[in-house]
Amino acid sequence: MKYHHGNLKEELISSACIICEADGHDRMSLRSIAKEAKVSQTAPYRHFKTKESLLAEVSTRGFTELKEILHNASTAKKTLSTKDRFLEMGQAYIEFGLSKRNTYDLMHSPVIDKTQFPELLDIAAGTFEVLVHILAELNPGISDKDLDLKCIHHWALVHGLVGLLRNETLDAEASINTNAGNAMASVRDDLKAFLDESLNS
Amino acid sequence: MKYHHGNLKEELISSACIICEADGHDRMSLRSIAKEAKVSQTAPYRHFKTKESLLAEVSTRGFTELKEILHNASTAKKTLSTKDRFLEMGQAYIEFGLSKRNTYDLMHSPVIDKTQFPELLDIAAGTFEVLVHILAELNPGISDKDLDLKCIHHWALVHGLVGLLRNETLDAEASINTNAGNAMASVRDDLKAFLDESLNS
DNA sequence: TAATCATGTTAACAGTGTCAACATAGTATG
DNA sequence: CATACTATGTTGACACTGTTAACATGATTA
Repeated sequence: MKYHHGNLKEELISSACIICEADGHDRMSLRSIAKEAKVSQTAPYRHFKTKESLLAEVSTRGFTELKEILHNASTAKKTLSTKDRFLEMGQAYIEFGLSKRNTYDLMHSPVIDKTQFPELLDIAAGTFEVLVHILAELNPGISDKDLDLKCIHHWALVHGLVGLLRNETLDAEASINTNAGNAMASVRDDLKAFLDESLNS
Repeated sequence: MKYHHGNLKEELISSACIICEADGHDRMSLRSIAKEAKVSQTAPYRHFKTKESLLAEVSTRGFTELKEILHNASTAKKTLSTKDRFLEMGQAYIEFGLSKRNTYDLMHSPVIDKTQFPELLDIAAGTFEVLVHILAELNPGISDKDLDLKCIHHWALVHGLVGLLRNETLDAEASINTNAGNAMASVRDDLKAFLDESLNS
């Protein structure tokens, strides 16, 4: 058993990513992931100043993955129209929010003060950029201000939609008001149609 | 000094509300609020099975307040058109999300498993109802399904907007892409105009 | 008056993030 | 090559957390 691990930092981060997604960031302890890496409780402190900074790393990876997913969705299927690629993007965003639920929560959690982690701030802002680009393509000649207003509108919509789609509230609602439950299910079933509708209307 | 406090449960809840909003729910400890009430560390356990259930109470009060605010916004100024009252509501929702920031976070935080707190589930679903009612008034003859789809759309928009309006991301963005920062500021400055636009377009 | 029950207390447990002091080993410098 | 330095590990400790068990008090009710 060698004294120095050799690849501890990377192993801690990827462990943290897995545990965060599996259990939620609030159930992750530095001590448990240190134990998993067969290392003492305080070893992580040689690589991360605080627990928050490890979480910031996890969040950064989440944004990196999301950005890549969005970029792929908006460029992959070249035969599609710009508008359809935009819809693919919206769908991809929402699917990320639903499938990587706990990671998505961490990325938007106030436990991480993003202003203290410039790299995280950059990648999060970069994610916004992907949306800006395709909307610019979709609305030729639009003013910069209107473009940004459109971005804000659409980002708010998908981000809010993720929140609503997983909200237990509406499942309860479904038992009171079956319509709302049904409507939610129909949004879930055909995300693209819903996004399309909200793009036109 | 009497042995029995007399009004402990209520005092704990209102303390918790204050601390949650001031420091964020993750920085609130049962022990500290017990101390504040000049009571032993374990006294709260006579009134709340777990910390989570106290937080659920705080969340419930948040939804109660929000529901009241929305209801007032949609009924107070009777001279306004239905549409304008709808816009008032959207503005009120967003202002609540911005001013009661930490409480708003708690209300949407996954640390509380809403399914275990029926009362919380009810009031949260009831908040949705307020939106359903005014949208029904605004769209006479609309089908139930389309009504609910509209609700989802608008709730997602304002909920997402709250997230974006306080996101440090866009402040960082502002330094890279001044337009986005300006656009965000303009949304903030004239919320109603933005909501109006997004209602029509 | 006596028994019951809601509501307090103290003591303790296992777990947490974090720090200070010390140990080891690989790297750079004389 | 020896020596100092630096990066990276360990142990031990502190103050704090949620939570439980066992006991104390006092109000309510039989």
